[in-house]
Amino acid sequence: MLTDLQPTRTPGNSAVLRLVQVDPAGPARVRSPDFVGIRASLIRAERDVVIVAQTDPADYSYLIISGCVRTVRLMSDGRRQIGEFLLAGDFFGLEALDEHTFGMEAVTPVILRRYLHCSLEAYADRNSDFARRLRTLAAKRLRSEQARVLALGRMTASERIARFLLEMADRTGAPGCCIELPMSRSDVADYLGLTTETVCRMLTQMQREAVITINRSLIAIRDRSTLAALAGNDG
Amino acid sequence: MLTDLQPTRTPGNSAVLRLVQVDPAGPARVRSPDFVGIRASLIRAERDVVIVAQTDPADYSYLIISGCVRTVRLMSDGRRQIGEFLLAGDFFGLEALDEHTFGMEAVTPVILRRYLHCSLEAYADRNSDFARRLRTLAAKRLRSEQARVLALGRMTASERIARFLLEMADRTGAPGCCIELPMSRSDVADYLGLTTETVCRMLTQMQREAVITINRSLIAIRDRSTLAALAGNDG
DNA sequence: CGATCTGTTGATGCCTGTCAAGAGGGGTGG
DNA sequence: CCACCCCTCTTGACAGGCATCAACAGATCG
Repeated sequence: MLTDLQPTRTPGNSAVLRLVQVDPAGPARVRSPDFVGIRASLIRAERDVVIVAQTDPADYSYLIISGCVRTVRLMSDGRRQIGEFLLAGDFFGLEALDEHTFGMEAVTPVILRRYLHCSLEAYADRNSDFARRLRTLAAKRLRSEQARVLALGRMTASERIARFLLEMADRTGAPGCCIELPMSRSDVADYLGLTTETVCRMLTQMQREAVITINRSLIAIRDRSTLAALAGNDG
Repeated sequence: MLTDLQPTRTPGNSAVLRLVQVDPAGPARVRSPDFVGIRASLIRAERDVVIVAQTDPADYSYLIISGCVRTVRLMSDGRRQIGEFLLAGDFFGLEALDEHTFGMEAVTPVILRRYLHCSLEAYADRNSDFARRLRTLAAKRLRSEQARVLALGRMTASERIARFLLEMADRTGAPGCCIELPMSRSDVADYLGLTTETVCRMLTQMQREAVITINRSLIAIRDRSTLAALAGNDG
């Protein structure tokens, strides 16, 4: 079954979108080439679509095929924290026990592969290599979460921004040190525990100091060593 | 082999302590009753002893038998972030790939069991139930790290303190809502991304408002519902 | 009983949030 | 094709929460 998620704007200026299943009698399930032997559904979602709601039961895990996804936690008074940005090849759902604690939303149009949780578990039971891969994956996620705890707990705004730029440059592997940020400034802010305004200010300050060049969502790193120094090179 | 870690104060007022292996020809290895079939060494450490340094190779994982342990990340300029407080029954080392990113220090005198990493892996390969337990453990850790990212990124000082008190009350399972905090105020501060002074101020403020009663390391929760309200009950 | 360390409280300042307004781009409809 | 609208981004003024600096109290220990 191919599930196609369409944005459905709710009344008012709220950006909340709902899932819409399309083509319920569509093409048959595809085999995943990545997690061999595990059945998966292919899912497509437009920009800003909620793919997993914050308190959905955690029946599925997701592998991002293309595009960018954010994991989101919303507090009752509107404060928002973005857990991570997922790019092609990234995986979401390891932390799931009975239900998710973070939702998942499309930052750009995305294609992802959805795995039934229990089938991953069952496959890991039979295949210890795969089980090891899952453990390695979990270890990496834990380390990156720990790095974020350090950043959010003890780093200044400019340090967080610098680290974020270096992280994105590294992950997108862009040539010529030119990063295309798929997410908005407010996404970046909610990822780094800052406000949109502070993100803007730090970016323009770095531009004034000739460390980067900004052109809307395009950011060119002009002085990588200074940027690394700003990031504090403390892991 | 029983390894006994003794504090060894370095010159100056630095609190850095080094491991000292004692009794190298001590009693033979003991069998762990918790992780059946896996060999483990028993380790004892006094207060403030560094059990694992920040960049140690990650050959071992640890199970806390008794006492309290903190995981620590130190930046080059002295800023410190505590990753977590581990109590009896807690486990450390899942996030280890090649080397640790956080060190581990004794908050109180502790006894812990040390497992060779590769023997855990090998056991998980043979025993899928154990592999599942490891995955569940990793999932729980990931969720708690995510909760901390939310707290450090988007919560106020009083919210963090309130959450911390509730967390500790829950984990120590103390009767009568009286918590004995094993760690110092500055440990709490470095755990919550605050300063010692702010932790004190928030605690005394809660005492003025009759939410808690403070007596050095003893804290009694007098009004749990107000405390929960302060914590914002947003997961 | 002094030394030392942790905890507490006060005064002050700064970083970042809040509020506000304008700039710029892209889409849409006439 | 262009005017208009809407949304994101940016910049400025100001305020507030928490950090910093400083001093003192209380506990612990030799």
